[in-house]
Amino acid sequence: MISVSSKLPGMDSEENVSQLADLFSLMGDTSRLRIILCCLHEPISVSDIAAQLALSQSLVSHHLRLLKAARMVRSERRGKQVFYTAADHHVQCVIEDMAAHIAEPANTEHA
Amino acid sequence: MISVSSKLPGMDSEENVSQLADLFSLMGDTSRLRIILCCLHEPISVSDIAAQLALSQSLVSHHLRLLKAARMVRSERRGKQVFYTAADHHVQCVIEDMAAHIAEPANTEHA
DNA sequence: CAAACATATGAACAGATATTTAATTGTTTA
DNA sequence: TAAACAATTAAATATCTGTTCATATGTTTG
Repeated sequence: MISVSSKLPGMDSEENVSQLADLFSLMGDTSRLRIILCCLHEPISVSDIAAQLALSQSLVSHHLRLLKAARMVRSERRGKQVFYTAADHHVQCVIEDMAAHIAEPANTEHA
Repeated sequence: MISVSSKLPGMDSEENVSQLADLFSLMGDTSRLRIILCCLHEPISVSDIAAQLALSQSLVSHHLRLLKAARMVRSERRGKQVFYTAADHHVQCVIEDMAAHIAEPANTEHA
């Protein structure tokens, strides 16, 4: 577990913050976030993602490469096709937490 | 609670995904993420953030405006200074979840 | 082996955005 | 009220990045 507290020096080094930011940045694009959502529940092929999201195969592949490099998705080849899955449950947790933030009423004192 | 499952139609509408992506995008910038980290534990003034992170006051203010618009931080004026705090605990949760993802060993099957 | 299918990669373009500089607004105090 | 301090805002620039188009790699099947 990587501590997030800026009170623990050594943790939250330049490098850790950069890593975190890179991951958030990946999820910060609508297409990529949709792709991640597609991969949450079960393995899905590149072409199916593309069809489902109405994005070009090329674009989906580009995005998947980034997501895979960040270990947010895993790939598994089955014949001609390659299936992708969300890498671990943390990915889903992050999304759910952020959704909870959106759902949070506007004027809450330190909810 | 906003469902994240793409199996629940209506939820995960275009709009919800966009909202999520916008928030992640905000956290996807190193400067902004550092600023958020500064605001996690206790209220801190703009100038203190700027000093602590070695960023210009102007830049910090720009970022804070975006973060505030997204309700990720709150502002409170005390005399000449304006203090900012992270808006709710979800912000911290999201960061911790993502940090956990980084800490996750590379080759885990559906951890 | 060639053709067809599925995915990946590279280069180029267009639009977005983080940062800087300069000027402005707001608050206190002398 | 003027001067000093703190924060915000606006405009401009330079960088980054999402997307497209074209091409290449890999896999199956005739």
